[in-house]
Amino acid sequence: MQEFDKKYYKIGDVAEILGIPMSTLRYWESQFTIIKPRRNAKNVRFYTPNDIETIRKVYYLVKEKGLKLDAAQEQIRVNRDGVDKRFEVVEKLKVIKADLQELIKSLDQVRQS
Amino acid sequence: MQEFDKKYYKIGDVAEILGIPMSTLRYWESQFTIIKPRRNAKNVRFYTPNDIETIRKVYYLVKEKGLKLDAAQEQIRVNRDGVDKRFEVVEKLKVIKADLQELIKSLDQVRQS
DNA sequence: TGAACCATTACGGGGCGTAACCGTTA
DNA sequence: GTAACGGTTACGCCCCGTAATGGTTC
Repeated sequence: MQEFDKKYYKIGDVAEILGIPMSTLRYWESQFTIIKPRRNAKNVRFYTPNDIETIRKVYYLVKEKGLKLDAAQEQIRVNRDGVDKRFEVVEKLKVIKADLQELIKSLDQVRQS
Repeated sequence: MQEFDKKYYKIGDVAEILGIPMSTLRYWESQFTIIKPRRNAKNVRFYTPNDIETIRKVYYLVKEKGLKLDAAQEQIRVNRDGVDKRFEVVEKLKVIKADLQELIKSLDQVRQS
């Protein structure tokens, strides 16, 4: 969890940054539920860095891995679960490691007595 | 590594088993390098159980997950690597577990002396 | 006024079968 | 003869943009 980045990008900026036509960005937005940039009062899109990261993932899955749009969306959803599960396993292993270090400490005390 | 299964299936059998039209099986064979059933002297296809498993994976990836054909082929290749890596990690954890059980045994002996 | 945004629509290319056809073998 | 296999081809659907058009704001 880090400080919220206040910088916003308009669709032309995003198109240039990612090398994707504006028309494609609008089309993807119409097909994905996970791409939802904010709008200002004049209905102009404003993308956060986080939005751009999501679009970058979509680009990778669709253009480089050859997934269909809805398959890409599902993949992003599932992948988050995968990351979460891996995180849980790592957390459990950390607890085990701490327990073992406690055990070593105890053994040292036995050895010194 | 297990005994080679000598049973073979013809394309009509495979079509019925998997619920996939013969025409689709022939089309996939024309698009995939990983689907290569043997032929007899009369050019008739004979599928091994292993061939059928491969086709089942393709069906899952293409029909249920929405990957393009070449993306599915690549996924099957990559997935094998993923399985291998997971296998290695599990093997390492087994060794650690065995070491710890040895340790417990030693501690029991200390406690009894 | 021109540049950058908006929405909508119609069209086109490519991927993916599949129907249709004809030939061969058991 | 008919059922099950073979190959080839042409067609059609659907997905994925994208070009075109016209409108609004700065």
